[in-house]
Amino acid sequence: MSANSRLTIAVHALAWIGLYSEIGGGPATSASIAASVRTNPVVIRRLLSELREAELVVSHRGTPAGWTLSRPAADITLLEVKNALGEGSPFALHSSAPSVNCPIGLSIGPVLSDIYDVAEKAANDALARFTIQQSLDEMLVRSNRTKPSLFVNFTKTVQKMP
Amino acid sequence: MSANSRLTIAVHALAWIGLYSEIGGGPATSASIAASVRTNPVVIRRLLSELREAELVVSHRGTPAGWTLSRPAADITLLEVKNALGEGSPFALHSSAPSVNCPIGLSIGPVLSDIYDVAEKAANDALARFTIQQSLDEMLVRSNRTKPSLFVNFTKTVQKMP
DNA sequence: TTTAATGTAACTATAATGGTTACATTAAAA
DNA sequence: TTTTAATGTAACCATTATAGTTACATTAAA
Repeated sequence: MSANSRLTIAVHALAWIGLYSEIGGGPATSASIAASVRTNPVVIRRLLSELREAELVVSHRGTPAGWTLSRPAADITLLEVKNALGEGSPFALHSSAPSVNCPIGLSIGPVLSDIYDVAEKAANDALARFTIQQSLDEMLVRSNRTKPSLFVNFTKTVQKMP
Repeated sequence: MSANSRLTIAVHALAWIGLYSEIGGGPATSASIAASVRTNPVVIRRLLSELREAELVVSHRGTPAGWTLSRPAADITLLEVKNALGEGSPFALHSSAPSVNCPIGLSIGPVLSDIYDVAEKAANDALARFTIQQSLDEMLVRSNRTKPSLFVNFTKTVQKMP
């Protein structure tokens, strides 16, 4: 594991919670989400706890426990999800400060920081144009709406799991 | 060290080579660049060898050895530098495939891939608007053009180093 | 009281970044 | 032809982020 798939897993989890709620399933458990993502439930709980701090989801304990969206899926943008995860710029400055005895070393930080801000803002603006609901709808279109039973079957299978 | 500062180091090196050539210094050595970046010369050589494969720089062996730009600094964009480093999207899909028994797991890959492409293209378009020369000029402005001796002094200091 | 989930600590594995040493190779200049 | 000062590159090591896993305390409705 190396590249940053945290946003992907978070969107996967939110779409799953949204769809599960759409079919009247109530709070979605980390185990059922993990079965779809094919990872460990703790990985899902850790990620969702970050989204809970940003008030994108609510966790429920006791019975029935699980996770629900705080807001309609149509009101949650991918940018909000990315921000909730605390993902910063993909471009970092020097890990240790360059030489201040060189005019380049002295000023490259602020200059590149400004440029990176422009690039990151452009990417953020793009992510802000997509919502969880749009992503979910597109997923369902691509996995063929003519098989509406697929998700229901999946949730039944999950519930039988050890 | 963790975040990705490879683009930053590469821009630093290219700006340094460009400025050194501007003052008639000839090929810049990895040792002098490393002194400005404050890292090990091998780190610079490794990065520059990737830029050489993309034909952004030329390395010279023998005497005098060092590095020069293949093209004017005004013709090298930050996007070309990023591409030369093989930096992909900051957003990765799942590290292992999700469940194909779930409509979300089945289709989330292509959907997010399309969205990530839009966001990455927006960031790339922004980086393509900045060149090494523009970055260098801005650095020199910020470190005060009224002290033109700073860089010359730095190169002299570097040459005295062990 | 039972039950089925979350909350969270602790440990491990893997990979990327980058720092370092060592040494072979190169090509101009003496 | 030898010297010299650099690049080219392999081989390590340290640090960090991601994420997989186990274990167990906590929660709250039934």
